[in-house]
Amino acid sequence: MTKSKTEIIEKDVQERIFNAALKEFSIYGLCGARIERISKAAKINKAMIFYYFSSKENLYKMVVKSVFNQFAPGIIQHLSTDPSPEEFIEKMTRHYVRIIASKPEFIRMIALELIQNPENITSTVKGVFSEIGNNTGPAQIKKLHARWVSENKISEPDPVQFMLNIASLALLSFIGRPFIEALFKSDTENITTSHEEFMEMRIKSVINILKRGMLS
Amino acid sequence: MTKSKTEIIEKDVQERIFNAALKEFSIYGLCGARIERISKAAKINKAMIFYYFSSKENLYKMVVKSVFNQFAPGIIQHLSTDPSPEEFIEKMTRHYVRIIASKPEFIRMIALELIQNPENITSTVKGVFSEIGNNTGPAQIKKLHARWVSENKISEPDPVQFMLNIASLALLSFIGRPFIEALFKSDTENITTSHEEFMEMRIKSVINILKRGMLS
Amino acid sequence: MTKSKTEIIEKDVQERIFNAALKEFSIYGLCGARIERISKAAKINKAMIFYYFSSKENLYKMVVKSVFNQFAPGIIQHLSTDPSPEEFIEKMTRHYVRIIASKPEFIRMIALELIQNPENITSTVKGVFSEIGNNTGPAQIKKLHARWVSENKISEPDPVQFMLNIASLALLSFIGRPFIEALFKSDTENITTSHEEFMEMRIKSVINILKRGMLS
Amino acid sequence: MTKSKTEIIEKDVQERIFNAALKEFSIYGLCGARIERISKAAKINKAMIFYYFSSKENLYKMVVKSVFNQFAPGIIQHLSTDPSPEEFIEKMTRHYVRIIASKPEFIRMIALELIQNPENITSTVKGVFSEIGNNTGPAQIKKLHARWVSENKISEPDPVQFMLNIASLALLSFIGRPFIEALFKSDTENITTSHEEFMEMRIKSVINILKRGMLS
DNA sequence: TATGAATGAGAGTTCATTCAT
DNA sequence: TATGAATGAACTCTCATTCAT
Repeated sequence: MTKSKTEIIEKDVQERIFNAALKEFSIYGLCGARIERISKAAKINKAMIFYYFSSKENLYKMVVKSVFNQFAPGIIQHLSTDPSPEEFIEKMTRHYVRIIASKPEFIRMIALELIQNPENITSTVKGVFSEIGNNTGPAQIKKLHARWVSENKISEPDPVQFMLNIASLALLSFIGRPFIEALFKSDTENITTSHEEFMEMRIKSVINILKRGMLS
Repeated sequence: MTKSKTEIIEKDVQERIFNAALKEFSIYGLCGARIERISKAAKINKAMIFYYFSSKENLYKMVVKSVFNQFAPGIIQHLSTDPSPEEFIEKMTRHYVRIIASKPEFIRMIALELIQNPENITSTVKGVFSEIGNNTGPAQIKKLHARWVSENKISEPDPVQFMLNIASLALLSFIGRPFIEALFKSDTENITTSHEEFMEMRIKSVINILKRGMLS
Repeated sequence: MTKSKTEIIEKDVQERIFNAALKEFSIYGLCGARIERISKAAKINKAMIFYYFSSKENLYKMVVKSVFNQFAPGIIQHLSTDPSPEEFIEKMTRHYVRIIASKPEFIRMIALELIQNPENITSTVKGVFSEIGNNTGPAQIKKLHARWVSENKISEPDPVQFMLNIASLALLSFIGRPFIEALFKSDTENITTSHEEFMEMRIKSVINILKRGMLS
Repeated sequence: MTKSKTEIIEKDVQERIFNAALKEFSIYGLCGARIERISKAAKINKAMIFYYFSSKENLYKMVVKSVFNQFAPGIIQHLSTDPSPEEFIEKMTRHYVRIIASKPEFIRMIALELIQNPENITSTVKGVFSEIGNNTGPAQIKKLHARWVSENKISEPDPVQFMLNIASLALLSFIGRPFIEALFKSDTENITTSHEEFMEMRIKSVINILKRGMLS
């Protein structure tokens, strides 16, 4: 049996709100975002947002949660293969750069949340992995990293610095892109690199620097 | 002769507003920031903010400009020594990590501006270097980088990727810190690393990965 | 079918705002008018004014426009009958004095606009007649006046002075009323003439002076 | 002995404030006027206005009083000659049109006061003539008018209408000028009549219509 | 579900006025 | 006298949220 028309529309509305909210929050943050703009982008009445999500803050929280949730499955899957550090670096980089490049809202959202609500991060992270299992994700990485260090496969002994290097190069670098390009692209060459091109260059550069820089 | 009392106080007020504004904007962004909070933090009457800075937006712009201006002198100075890539990486990393670590507001401010007003970056960057000289900064780096590549001293042929790697690791990584720490620090070990310690570890790690990862 | 309740109420609110605004602006002008007072007089929430009229200035402009629009139809109608100068003077005077006397806000509004924004008058006047037709109103009067002059029916050769005499006596005189009355009414005779009485006396006096003074 | 420098400057300052205030109030009215603008126009510090005039409202009152005072001496003088109605009309018209034309601020000020504070008019008028003598001005005109009526020299039996006709044509008409000109001057003929020219045309027209229209 | 109207708590900003020097 | 800084009340306008239908 197919869904009734109303149900379809209903789902559609919620999704439209959600997507519009993601865009809005990823640019303006919680405080700066405007319900009015979200409702117009979603082509629905302002009141519907409260009907479906009860408050601006709640909508924001759900968007944040959803964004962070996009990142867990990738890690889990990669970890289950018991990868070598080379494989880990390669797969993680490819996977995450692609996600970030495909949805620029994601990294903006994450960065904003890290800047504006760092105190929420712990519970957000917990929420992300608690749904999958207690000893997954972070715990596994920690173990793997410790083993790699003990096996002398990698040079960075601190797992925090280790992961920070990966995350900075693969994810956060996208925030810095406009700045670096503004530095180097003169007015005449306004032929900015396409998203696709940039993504491939980025993957290559990150994998290269990470492998050569962190593997023993 | 010493400055008159009024002069001192006056400057003091402007400075207090400025510092309070930096803090406020670096957390909440332009839209989310509240003049009320800034005025309270600066211990002055709300109206004084408009007396000295005419509008919230103008105050924000001046704060952004000032933040970006903190970064130009360092680059310029380092470049004037015609450094080898090793020196460049070492000095730049040490210099900028220290700035960022000393004033967490700086990187938050920069990231917020990059996320929320990427279209302003070009003019901001221009403003920063135009006050010092036309062929300084970016142009010099580009030349140096090209020479290093031609002399086979470094492996990354694209200056954008080259600088993005440095900036991500040395600057943007600080945004990611709470996230990575949330991943790895369990509730029991709430003995977070001190700022000093973290800074030194970060410098070491970044210099290490950059040198090994990017030098030929 | 009658209008739905909402429609009626909605229109009612806009109208109430409009009337309250007319009163307020006609006394205090744009700068001196207070949204607070308008909202209280209209018995609505302050925010509704912005909901319907977006800004104080816009509300003011619409009120001005509406006031000036009250005057066009009368002229147009009178002109279409190809009147003699006697008829013109009589009908115009009766018509406009009655309008002004019935709504003292009108002439105050017009005078304020003429005093405070004389640079807007041209566009306002254009707006008034452009909705009706290009060669109506002023153009017709000019033609008529020229014919009357050539036929030696009136003595004032300049259409500007001709109309200024009519407008001053029939319209602007109402602004001067309190002054002249203050001059002549002593404290003991605070039995001020009623609006009705004054209006009739005014019509008589104006028609008399205009006919005798301007017809050849 | 000449005045000391300070005294001269002081008087100069008060005068500058006064002139600037007249201009400002005559355009914006009491509420709309800005102390800031007045102080800038007078090239003095804002606080000096309060030093000399204690409050905005007081300054306004003094400006109003001064404006109305400009008009009393003319009337008094003319009346002392026991004029015929012709003389009265001619002299009054010439005298007042010239005043108004030379200082457009005067009529704007008067009109604004009449529109915005009609309740003050009585006391203002009293103030104007009380300084000269109790039975002067209004009382004299009333007597003269009554005599002229009884001698069958003029047709308008009501002194209020009589004076209103004169005042409207000679004074208030200047407020209507921009409107009537906007009606008749097409875009092409932007050669507006000069102040001088207009004044002379106005005097001629007013005297003509008043004499023919009101004398028996 | 869906909508336009309504609300009230602030937000940024202005401004007359006062203060300190 | 003269000034720039400071103040607090008030103003326009915004916005999340709720109401009535």
